[in-house]
Amino acid sequence: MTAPGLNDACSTTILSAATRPSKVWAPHEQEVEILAETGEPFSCLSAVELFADLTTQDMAALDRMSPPRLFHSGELVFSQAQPVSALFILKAGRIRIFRVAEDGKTLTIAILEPGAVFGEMLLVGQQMYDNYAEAIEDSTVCQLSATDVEEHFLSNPKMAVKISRLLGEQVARLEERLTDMALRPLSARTAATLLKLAETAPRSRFTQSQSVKLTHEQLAGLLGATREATSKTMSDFATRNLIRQGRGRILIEDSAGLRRISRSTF
Amino acid sequence: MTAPGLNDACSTTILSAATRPSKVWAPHEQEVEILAETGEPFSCLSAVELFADLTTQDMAALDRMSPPRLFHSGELVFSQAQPVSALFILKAGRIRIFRVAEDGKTLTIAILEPGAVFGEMLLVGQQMYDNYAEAIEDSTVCQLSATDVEEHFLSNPKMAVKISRLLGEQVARLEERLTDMALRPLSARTAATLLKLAETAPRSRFTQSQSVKLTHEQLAGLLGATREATSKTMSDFATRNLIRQGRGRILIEDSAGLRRISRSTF
DNA sequence: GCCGAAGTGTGTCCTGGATTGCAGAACTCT
DNA sequence: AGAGTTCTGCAATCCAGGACACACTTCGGC
Repeated sequence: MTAPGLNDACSTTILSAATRPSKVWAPHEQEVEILAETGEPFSCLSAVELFADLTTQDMAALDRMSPPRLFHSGELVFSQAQPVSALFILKAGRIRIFRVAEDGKTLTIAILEPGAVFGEMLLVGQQMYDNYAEAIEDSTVCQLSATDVEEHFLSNPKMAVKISRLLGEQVARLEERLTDMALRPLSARTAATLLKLAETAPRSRFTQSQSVKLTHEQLAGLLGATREATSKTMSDFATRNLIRQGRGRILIEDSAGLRRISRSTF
Repeated sequence: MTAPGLNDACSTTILSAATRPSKVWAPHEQEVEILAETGEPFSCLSAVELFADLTTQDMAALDRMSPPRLFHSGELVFSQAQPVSALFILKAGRIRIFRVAEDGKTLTIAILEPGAVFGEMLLVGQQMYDNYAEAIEDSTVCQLSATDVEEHFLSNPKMAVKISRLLGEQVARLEERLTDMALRPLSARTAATLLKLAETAPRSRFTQSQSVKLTHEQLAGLLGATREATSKTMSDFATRNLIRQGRGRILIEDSAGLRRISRSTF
């Protein structure tokens, strides 16, 4: 959706991102630069913290084994049909990890930015694991097969520790989110989520206010709420000057205010 | 409150659990036997899967370093005030892990049965971690200090893998619970939770129906709902003959029926 | 430019649970 | 055996958010 057809990243045909018409919306252009930047390193692994301890040989070997692949917006990276049989590295674009209920409603578990590693459950032997992963932008992803992974990871003790740490953080985040879900009203959850997203998100150099690139619908998925309810709280925030909105974008104007709301009960 | 003044824990006086009067309620007496049984091995570590790979020397060493301590019902095992600085092993009794919101409402993260290991976040370097642990029965707990743990664990690569697996399972469970919370009505969550508890819980040899030893209030804490709402769905289940109730106990009569409900949308 | 799709603003109605406030039943302790 | 606690059952009321149903706007493609 952002870049029409031309997002192949790991391959050679990197069409100049700069040829696109610049956005009008506001004095922001982070994404252009992000694409340019992540197009650079040919290795899928370098710069991913998890792999930092690999020997350069291992790294090279793995790199050769992990052909980058392009998924475009809307495509499923994995699902029940193609259960997680590999470790994925998101190189460019954005991926949404989600779960589905019988009635078709979905909850977004996470929205991944470039550099993220996913499918880690594989590493841990979890087999049946009903998460889905969908590209929400055209994305390039490298994947390591299960066997590759076993060879290079489970042997390396440092790796195991790192993975533990990774999972530990995830546990902490999930527990927090669970209690938020259980005992906080939508407004608070929304504020909290926005703040958290802003932290993670690509930081714009051109403004001091953080921006989050998400539609109300996507945000709703993350909040476990309806699009409508989310829209309503967002407009509320906007009129209170806590945020500013642009189609598919949210600018955080007053993070202190949001933090206050995120802690309140109603 | 259950056992008045006798909480000396680290000392040797472990009063015989068998002296207590047997319960009347129903043809069940699991708990008496559980206590008798777990009273036996003086080692805190044996029989805990996580430690299976330790050398016998290591095991013995750790064992010496981890004096069992008694907490009685209602006591906090750890909290913000005494942040998690150790790894705990629950030897007997039951512990509730929970989180608190500003307004005092709490969500129960887990209810642990004997044999469970908790405080694992320590292993992973998570420092600030605002979970509380409270004994909901008189419980004996062994603890390993942070330094002990580091010495004997982080060195051992097999351990790291095991810990990863442990955390991985936890992640999976949490994600599931999160989506349940987000998009399933109370009735479904209740049914699902009951089933899950029944699996974990000590299995009675005297009846085929599984029993869960929990008050409505405790269950509510786990569900993120009020006691009243939980009570209501429970009575509903009871009249539908899915369960039978006894003060502080729930008997699962028709797990198939519950499973059906747990999957339904309303 | 024009058109369709995607993203957003609102309004109404309706329901699942939270809240509050008791009351009776089952245990526990002394 | 009596007294205080703990657990469970109800009923009345309230309200945040879900379900629908549109209108409007912005964007990207042709």
